[in-house]
Amino acid sequence: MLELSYIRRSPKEVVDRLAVKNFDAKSIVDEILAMDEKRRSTQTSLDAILAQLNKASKEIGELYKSGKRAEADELKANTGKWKLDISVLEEEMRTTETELQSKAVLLPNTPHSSVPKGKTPEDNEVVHTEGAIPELGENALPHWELAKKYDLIDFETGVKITGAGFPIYKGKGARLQRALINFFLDKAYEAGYMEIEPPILVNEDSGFGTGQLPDKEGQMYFVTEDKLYLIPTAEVPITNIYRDMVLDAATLPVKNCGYTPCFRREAGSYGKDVRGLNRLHQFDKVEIVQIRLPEESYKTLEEMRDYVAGLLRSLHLPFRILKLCGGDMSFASALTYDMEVFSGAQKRWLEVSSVSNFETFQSNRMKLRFKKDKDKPALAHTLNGSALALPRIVASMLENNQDDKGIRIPDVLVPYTKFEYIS
RNA sequence: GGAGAGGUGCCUGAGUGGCCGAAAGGAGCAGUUUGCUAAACUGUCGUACGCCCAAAAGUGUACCGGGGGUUCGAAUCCCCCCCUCUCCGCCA
Repeated sequence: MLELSYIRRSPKEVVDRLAVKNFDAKSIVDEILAMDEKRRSTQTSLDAILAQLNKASKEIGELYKSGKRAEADELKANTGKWKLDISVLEEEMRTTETELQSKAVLLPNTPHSSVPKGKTPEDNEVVHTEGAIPELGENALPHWELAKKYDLIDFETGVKITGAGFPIYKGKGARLQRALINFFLDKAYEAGYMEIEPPILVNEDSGFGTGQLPDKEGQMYFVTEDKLYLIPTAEVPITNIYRDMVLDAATLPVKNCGYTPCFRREAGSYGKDVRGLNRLHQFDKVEIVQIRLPEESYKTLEEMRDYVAGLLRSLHLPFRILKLCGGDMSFASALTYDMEVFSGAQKRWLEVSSVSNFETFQSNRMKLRFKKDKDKPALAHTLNGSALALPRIVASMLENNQDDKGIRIPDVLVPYTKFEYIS
């Protein structure tokens, strides 16, 4: 959620910036300004009457104490009318605030000034490409064929016990998953992130805090009995740890990482996008999260991007980094880098990570603040990134590293898998 | 799931209708003293929104788990909800 003070101070800038996200904010911003105006004038009137009532109450108390009943009763006679006015103004206050809030949450985060204009993924800016595109022979198999051939992943049985998009990893397939998770967590630890094992069900407040609710309600699995959501990413619980907190600036930065399964309903997806491991309802991911002082968040974003690039490099996967255009960015993000690996047999780029700076968009929703010395508490900046999401890493690894006899495991993973080759 | 107890400021904890934004202690911060460590003493020590203002200061309102109610007046009384703890039951 954008800060109201920002909208009030620079309404035109908000509208102009949101245009980069192809979002026409003009009418909403105007409504917000009008309601904000109304809210303040209502509060001024309300506070005045409340002050009057408080003063009278105090006097009544004192009059009673000194036995002046008649005078007290006289004062009391006025309060009825005031209380009527109060209830009217309070109601007005409530509805205005509710409307203001409901409008404010409709506005996406304003993109950073460097975000390229654009509507579709085609308009994303490729900022870096690295690694050789593998030359696979005619016989190269897509990963879902390889997974079947070497008995690594069983999609059909997953359908039987749950449904499409819930694969079963078996044998070396399962061990490869575990190896990747441990590898990613160890690397994050080396980079100074503290490991968190969070709940994978979260409440509504948490969903709101990081921006999944109310915007992406339909994306999450919901447990109606307990009103809990299955997390679509570890970002939700790990960031919400700090909801409603004022952190001492000295404790920043917060650098957390965590592995969790992630659950996404992905309603409406179809075709080649959902083939094999390309898009799943449940998948494994290691996430990195940082909470930073505002002045350092963009430097941090670059660091996180480079950190993820280093992971891909160490796995010898050809990858590219995209700076997302306004139209392809998420609702909550101010600047996002996507990392894509090349999947040799499918001959396409697959997104494996998304690294974003949310500035104060999430912290404003969460009331996540920091306090520096005697300064007033201020909203912190939050950032996060996948480091990494497993399925598409596995997909490209299987495809790119295949030969006639099997699949080679990257060196860095061998200490984790305890095998070098799948055959 | 059943029974009971409880949720107060950074922490401990007092407060059962007005003198309570809230005692006291601790932590923190600033200062005084002491040769260092430490101690002692003094002061300071919430947040949000509004008004005023260049700003600071000032000032009004709200907040004692959340929501509603009674009352001129609620941390305190009543109702609903949430959460924590203890015991019992169940269970990895």
